[in-house]
Amino acid sequence: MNLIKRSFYARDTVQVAQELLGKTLVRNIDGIIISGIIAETEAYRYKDDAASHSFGGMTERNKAMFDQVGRAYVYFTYGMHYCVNAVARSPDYPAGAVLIRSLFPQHGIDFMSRQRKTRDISNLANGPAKLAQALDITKKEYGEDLTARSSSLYVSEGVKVKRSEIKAGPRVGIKKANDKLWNFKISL
DNA sequence: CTGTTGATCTGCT
DNA sequence: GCAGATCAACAGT
Repeated sequence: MNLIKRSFYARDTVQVAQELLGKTLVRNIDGIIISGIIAETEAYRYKDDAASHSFGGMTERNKAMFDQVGRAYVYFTYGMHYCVNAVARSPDYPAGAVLIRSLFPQHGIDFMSRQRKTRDISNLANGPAKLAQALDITKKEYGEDLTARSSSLYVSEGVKVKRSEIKAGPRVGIKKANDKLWNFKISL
């Protein structure tokens, strides 16, 4: 399985969000491989996007969105949930990230079942906080390099997705900038 | 320092 | 359909 190069992430956040669909998110925990096909993403940008964490400028929490592209931005929310983003933006753009919202489980389904305490495949990683729990992703993975096989979290090639298979819609669970159709998903 | 809100999910009604 | 979990940012005292 080929890794995705850093140049892939050095393009417009919205375009990267679309093209991440069908790619494989891989977690390596002491040699145990847990992976899934990315089935849903959302783009979050900067000053043109009031719903983005980076809208109000850089903070201790969101600084990864301003850092090198191709790295992971993990944040904690609602007191108990982690969510995973891939940092991606055009070279001339200050900040941006793609929220990974759902996975279709591939490898390590036993591990995910243990993490999630369910054997229902369709309920293992069908939400941003569920997927983080299923892959045991926490603040420790903040800033991980998604383009290196030596990382504990990285992205590689997956299945081919046709543009016509991608469905765009409004992003989930936000109250600002609802006019932007930056939620993208595929059905397998 | 205090109160409110949020890119969420679960469990119960 | 709604409460509960209870962290980080931010605006206001």
